[in-house]
Amino acid sequence: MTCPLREGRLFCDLPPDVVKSLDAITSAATYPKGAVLFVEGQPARGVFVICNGRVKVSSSSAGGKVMIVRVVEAGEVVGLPGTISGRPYGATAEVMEPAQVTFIKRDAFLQFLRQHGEAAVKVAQLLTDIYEAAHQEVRTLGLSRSASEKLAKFILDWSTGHAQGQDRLQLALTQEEIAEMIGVSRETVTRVLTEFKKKKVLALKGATLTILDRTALEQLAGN
Amino acid sequence: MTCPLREGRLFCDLPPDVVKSLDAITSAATYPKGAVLFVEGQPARGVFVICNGRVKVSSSSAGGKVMIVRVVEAGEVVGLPGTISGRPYGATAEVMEPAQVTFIKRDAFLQFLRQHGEAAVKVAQLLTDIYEAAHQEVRTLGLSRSASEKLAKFILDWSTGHAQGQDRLQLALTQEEIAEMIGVSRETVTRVLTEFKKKKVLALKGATLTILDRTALEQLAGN
DNA sequence: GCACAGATGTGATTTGCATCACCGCCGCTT
DNA sequence: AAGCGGCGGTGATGCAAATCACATCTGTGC
Repeated sequence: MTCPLREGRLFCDLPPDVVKSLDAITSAATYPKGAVLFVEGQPARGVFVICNGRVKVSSSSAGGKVMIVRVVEAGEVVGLPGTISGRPYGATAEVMEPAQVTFIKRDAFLQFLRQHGEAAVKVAQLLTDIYEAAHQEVRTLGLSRSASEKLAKFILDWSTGHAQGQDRLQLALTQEEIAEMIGVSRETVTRVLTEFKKKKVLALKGATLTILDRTALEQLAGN
Repeated sequence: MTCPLREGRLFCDLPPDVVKSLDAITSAATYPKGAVLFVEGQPARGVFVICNGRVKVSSSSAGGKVMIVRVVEAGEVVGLPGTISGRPYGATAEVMEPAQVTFIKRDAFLQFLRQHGEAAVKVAQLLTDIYEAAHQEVRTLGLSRSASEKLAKFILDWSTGHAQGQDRLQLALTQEEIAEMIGVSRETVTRVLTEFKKKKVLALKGATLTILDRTALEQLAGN
């Protein structure tokens, strides 16, 4: 058994005996880039805890359009809503960077939660995290008047959580992926990004983005 | 104390003693149309259980744009994510039709959940319901190529849950509200709706909408 | 039955962005 | 070093939908 459960990111603030009985129902595995943990519409088998690496959660339409819902990093979970509700997974989870993942089977997990109120409350908190991410996405998609506004909002969101010092951040996403996250075309991302660079709002060097003028960016985001 | 808790919609499938101790921490009230249960950004005081009436949950931008996130009806809850996470409410809840509401204070609620694993699991399920609604909204907003597609998706969604017989449904929303739910302008809703009527896909009489050609509607929704 | 507010319907105009169609660049592999 | 594939940058074009600006229509209270 490995990582988050023990290393303290996730359920570690629970009583030791509870952690121990959780350990008993988990199993670990490593997945290569491109591996698919589960597919939208598939019956929910259980929940995946990401130990390291990165996983993208996306949803797609019949017309082939793809929308990235969120990018999951070490210490977070995927597949939780489906596991709790018993309905099929609502999205597809694909490994972006080689990932070590702990899996917990649905039955055992629910059983475990019923027995440990503390853990169930913790899980409820994880669910709210996921919900709030979705809600944020709704706001970005629905309340923006323009593509620049969406992108500005996105960068500000991303910056809380990927900070490397005050205003430097690793974005580690292709422009295509950014486009799929904010619901615009890839070309538009390019254009708006160069526009921001021209305006000295931000600088971009490889995968590192630096916010040069946070106030201006917030202005652009309409907040 | 009243309604859902007792009448069986919500926590009633829990052991009787658990329901009893839940009763002890609730308080009921009635709100008129237009009343605001809480406002976006306000610290979360607790959770509201809607006994009857309808409440709309919305989020707005600085620019005055408003987005309706969901419409809550009897037996559902509002303010749950904020109550669980401890972060401020992420949206505003406003009464659309006079509503009888039961309120549960945050502290007592969390305390209660920790003691009753069963109830906590139930709450986790309610959270997934809310999450799935948000996820559906993301799909509608992000994966549609056109306004007609959005509206068609919306009507199909709405029809599961407001059915009055196979293909009749109460929509009980103004076109303005529909517009705010799917992220298009009010005029566009009017136009697309009349277009659908022309094509004999649906009929509209007062607040009752009848789906005349479900297959065509699904086609339009791109599924 | 009148008046008024809110909801709905419609046209004309403008515009932001998707889309298409490229090119150059960098990092791989062979 | 040559060739290839994924990514990023850019121009030209078309169109769907926002916006503006009204004209009904509906119901509700007086």
